[in-house]
Amino acid sequence: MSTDHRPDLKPASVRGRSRDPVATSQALLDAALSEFAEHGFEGGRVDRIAAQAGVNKQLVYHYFGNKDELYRAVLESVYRQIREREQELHLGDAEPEEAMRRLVGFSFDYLAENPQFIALVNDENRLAARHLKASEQVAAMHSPLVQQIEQTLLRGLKAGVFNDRFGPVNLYLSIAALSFFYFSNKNTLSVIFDRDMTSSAQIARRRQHVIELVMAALRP
Amino acid sequence: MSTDHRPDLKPASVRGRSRDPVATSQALLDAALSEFAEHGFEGGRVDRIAAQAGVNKQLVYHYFGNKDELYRAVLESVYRQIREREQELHLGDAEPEEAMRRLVGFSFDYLAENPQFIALVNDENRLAARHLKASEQVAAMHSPLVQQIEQTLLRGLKAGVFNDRFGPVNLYLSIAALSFFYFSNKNTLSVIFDRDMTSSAQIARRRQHVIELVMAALRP
Amino acid sequence: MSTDHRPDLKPASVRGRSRDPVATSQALLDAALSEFAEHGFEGGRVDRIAAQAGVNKQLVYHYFGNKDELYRAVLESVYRQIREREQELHLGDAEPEEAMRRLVGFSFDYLAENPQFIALVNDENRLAARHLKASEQVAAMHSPLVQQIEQTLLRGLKAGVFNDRFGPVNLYLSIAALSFFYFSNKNTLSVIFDRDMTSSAQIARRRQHVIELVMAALRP
Amino acid sequence: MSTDHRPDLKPASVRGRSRDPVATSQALLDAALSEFAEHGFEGGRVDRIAAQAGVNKQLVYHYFGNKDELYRAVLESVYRQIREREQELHLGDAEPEEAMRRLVGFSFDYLAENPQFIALVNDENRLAARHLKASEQVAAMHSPLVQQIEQTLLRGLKAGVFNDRFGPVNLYLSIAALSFFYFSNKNTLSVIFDRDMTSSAQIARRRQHVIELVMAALRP
DNA sequence: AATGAATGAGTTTTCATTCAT
DNA sequence: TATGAATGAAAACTCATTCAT
Repeated sequence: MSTDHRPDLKPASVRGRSRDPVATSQALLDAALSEFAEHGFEGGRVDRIAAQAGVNKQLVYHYFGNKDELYRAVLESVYRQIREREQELHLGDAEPEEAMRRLVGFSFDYLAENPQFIALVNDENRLAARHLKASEQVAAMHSPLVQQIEQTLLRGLKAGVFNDRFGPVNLYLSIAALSFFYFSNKNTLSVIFDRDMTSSAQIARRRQHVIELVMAALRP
Repeated sequence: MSTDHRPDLKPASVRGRSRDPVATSQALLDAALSEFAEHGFEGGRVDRIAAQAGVNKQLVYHYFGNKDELYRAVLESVYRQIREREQELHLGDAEPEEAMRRLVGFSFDYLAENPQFIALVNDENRLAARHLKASEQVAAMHSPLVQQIEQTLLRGLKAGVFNDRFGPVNLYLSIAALSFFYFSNKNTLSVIFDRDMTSSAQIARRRQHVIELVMAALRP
Repeated sequence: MSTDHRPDLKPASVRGRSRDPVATSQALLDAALSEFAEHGFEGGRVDRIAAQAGVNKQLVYHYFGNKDELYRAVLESVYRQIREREQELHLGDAEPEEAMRRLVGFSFDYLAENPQFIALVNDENRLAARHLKASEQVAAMHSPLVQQIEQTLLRGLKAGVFNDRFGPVNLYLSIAALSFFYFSNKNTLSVIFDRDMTSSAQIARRRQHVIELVMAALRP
Repeated sequence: MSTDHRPDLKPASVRGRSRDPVATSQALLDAALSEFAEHGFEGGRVDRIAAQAGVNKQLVYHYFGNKDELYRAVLESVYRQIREREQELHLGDAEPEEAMRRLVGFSFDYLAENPQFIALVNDENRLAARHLKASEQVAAMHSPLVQQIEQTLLRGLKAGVFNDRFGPVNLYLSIAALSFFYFSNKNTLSVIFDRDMTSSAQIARRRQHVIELVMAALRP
């Protein structure tokens, strides 16, 4: 009533929040990624996501339906991103040993640089992967690494530089584990070992160790 | 059902719990462990903890001060328990290789049997280890495994069955990682690889792989 | 399901509805009738009305101004319809007793077949008839039944088959009441009397009773 | 934190809202009755109920679980009240005709004086009697009037003052209908007939008519 | 005429915590 | 030690309405 004629002098591009659906929903997705990575799904606040995206809270529901589906969209986006990066490793171009070093190094570096991915994956595990299960996209996004590992192992075996003890899936899990665990648990490990696991020196040492360990295990 | 919430009108003498402080606070601790493991710190509900312990909600505050301190008490108890179990491994009794197998197997089995420990540790990491930092006890509970690994490595080196590539802390982290990651991420991995990582067959295969991998890496 | 809410990206030329104002506003009116009858004015959702009409929500405001005026339009339409039906009873054609039976029967049958009319009238009463008061149309739509009752009563009195105890307005109210109450309260009555008031057998018995009661009361 | 020591100088009896569970839950029930009668179940606001009762909103949930159960409690209380009042009619004490007049008069007067009962019953009918169905109490509260009507009819039949045309249940429904409809629809009727149905003169005339109609219909 | 984007105020419900006894 | 009553702040989600095109 009394606000019918409120004078709002901001230009439309600012007032109406750009009226650019793509930009708006992307802004929400970005904000949601930060929020959920920091606070988890349950701890994440729709209000804060909207505020950080600079849009009205209702738009979360307009674009994504509800908090769960927003979370799912975030998960899909981070999985899509890591899969894209994995595609870019052309391990076939290198000698088996070099290829394997590159792969382990990539795995380590990606997790070092993407703590949000780790946070989201951990959270999704606590939630029994219910958003992942609901996602048709992610289920279809098989990691190309398993195949690349398989081929690299085969090449290394033929070249006499690798043994044949380890299956590609388990080896993939181990490579992921050696890096993931370190970054995922850096806070408690720092307390328990009374040393800063986040220092670049420690990280560099860990990187070295992980690559060494895998290479040592693969030796014939 | 319909009247669950109605305040009950039984006299205090009937309602009153055991009035056994030790039992009461232990019941709260047990309930809190389940609750926080299942829902995390933020998702954990004081009401449910009190209800499951069968005591009044206020007693949580009476015995533990607040939700944070209760959580800290839970953390302390689970760390104390794993440290106690670790003490029971007498690795010095066995040959280096057997000792190392036993150690890796123990680490795997303990995590397989204690999913609540994993859940709590993950949650505490999300919370930047703030409860752990506040705990004087846990900080003092260094894992005895590091020393045992160190000694075992040394014995193995002397016996010519191990190499000297890996420091005890990093090796400890790797052993933990190979098991922890598998159980911690079993839900998302099951979806992504479209196979049930919780089946006893998969677990047995993983256990075998982890031990093999470590032993292979340690070979001279 | 999962992507229901996502804004659709079809070009306007495809999305665009009929662009037939009459059809569009009639579709809205029909949808609003169902919605308000089922959920009441406050419970009725503009979104659902637009969705069910298959048109954009904004058109509600374009054609009707706001929710209140839409509701008023619905009320006007249902009152118009019942008045039209009442006009079609030509009670003067029949003997007084037969005319009265026909009238009571019509009243019963109309309410039996138009539960939405009952729902709307009840709702409007809760709202203190504010939409009806705002309607110039409905105020002018006097029921022709009162006059027809008056004339039938007079003919019956002259013919010696009716008494002169009851005024036409009160008799009209009573005839309406005997049927309206039954259908309006069928849900609670079914629970309280533990019998299904909506079964055709019960309805038939009630119809018989209502006619009998009125005829008995009118006997000289 | 900063509010730990807020000085609150009101006496406990005022501040702590009396800490009298019976009084508190009764205050909530009274407030809920008014609120739901005025706005219906969906339109009724938990906030307003708590405010009017002068208690914290959460106590609604503490005492009643949720809005639905609070509504059910209100329904149970109004049905209990009317059943109690009905019990107090000792129709056996009077001659059949006098007894029937008294009964019809009571029914009329009760509804005249309890518009909230009418509002709640109408609302519950819109909701398909779902709260009533959920109530074990109300289902068991059969109106004693049906039996009293049956006995009065029988006595009147024997005394030669009543006919035997009408069954007790249908007659009960008709008696209720003649009064209920008038009060339930007073707002729309006032507009349509352009006369104030709520004036005491109109009400008195209606009362007279209802009794007359029933008595006329019962005449042999 | 018609659309989808955007908004602000509000709605039920939840929760950790404190109070009074 | 133990209880149930009570609180204030916030959470997800909804809704009638308006804006920009």
